[in-house]
Amino acid sequence: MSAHKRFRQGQILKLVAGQPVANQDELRRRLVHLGMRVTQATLSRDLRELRLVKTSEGYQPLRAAAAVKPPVVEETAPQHSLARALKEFLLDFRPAQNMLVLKTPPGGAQPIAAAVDAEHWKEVAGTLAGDDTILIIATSSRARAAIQKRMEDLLR
Amino acid sequence: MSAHKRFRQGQILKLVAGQPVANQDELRRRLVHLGMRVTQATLSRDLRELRLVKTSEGYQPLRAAAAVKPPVVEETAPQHSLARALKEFLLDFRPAQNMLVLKTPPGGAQPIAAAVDAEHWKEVAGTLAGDDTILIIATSSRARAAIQKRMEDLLR
DNA sequence: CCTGTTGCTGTATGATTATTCAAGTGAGTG
DNA sequence: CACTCACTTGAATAATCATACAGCAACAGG
Repeated sequence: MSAHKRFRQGQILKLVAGQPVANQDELRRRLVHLGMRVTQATLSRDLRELRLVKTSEGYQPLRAAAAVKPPVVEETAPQHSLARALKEFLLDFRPAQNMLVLKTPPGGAQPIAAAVDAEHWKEVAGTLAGDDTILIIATSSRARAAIQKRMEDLLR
Repeated sequence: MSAHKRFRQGQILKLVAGQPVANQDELRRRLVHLGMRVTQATLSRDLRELRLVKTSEGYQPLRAAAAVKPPVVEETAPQHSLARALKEFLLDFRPAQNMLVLKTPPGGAQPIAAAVDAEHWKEVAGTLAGDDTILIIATSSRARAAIQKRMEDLLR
């Protein structure tokens, strides 16, 4: 699956989750506004791959967003779940003002993000994880530094 | 609703619950075998009334939630889409410099992000949404405060 | 018995979606 | 490089679905 196609399908999910989209041509026009120019034929294929079905209230996922939702990570960790996740997956670490960008091997982002969330650190405003990158948003640069230090300690 | 029509719709439900039915014409042919002769146009109407949607595996009922949806008779003033999305999904709210991190239940992030995008607020540089977290990036901390205020107002 | 109203349906046709075919692209291989 | 293979896409077209309109039946009120 090309990055281009993956991105387009992500935009489609976002669009149909918001205002109802009446048909594929309307969807096509909305994508044009986002700078993506594809034909109705491609959208027909995308919608089938995304398992979106047409209803009188727009396109909807057939069975509870199963195809949309990222895999849920089991929370079996007894104690230092984050420490283990970091040791297992963390490749790189980049501070950026009040943010921290973490790199992992493919598939490693969700486990680390889940572990960070589970810590409920007050300095963490939130996390966003894709496949191999995690963005941790701290409440301030100072808070980011504190988080960073704590994670470095966990890696020892 | 005539008894005739009610009976036919009952047969339709039974048919589609069994073997998958590819399209309305196939459904029409199966009804002929049961002694009911109607046209494709009537089936189009029946399927909509029964809230069956077409999938690659035949016609299926849409999940219960959608079936309970209020009848579209009333055409009331559409409440602000963002306001609706926020009231329905928003769990938490965290400012972080020029960013705003929103938390939702699983699956709630995309609808809110879409609604925020639709506002086209000039203070919003962009949004990023995962499954239960949205990151709104504002053009400045001041802009973030303005956005935050506006969203808080919408929640009233 | 009229007359108006409502619900259901078929016909014809317009609107929407799916598919066929060919071309382009990029990864992997010898 | 030359080749193959898998994947993606657009154009054209086929297939499918939705709807405007009109007819008909049932029914209610006068």
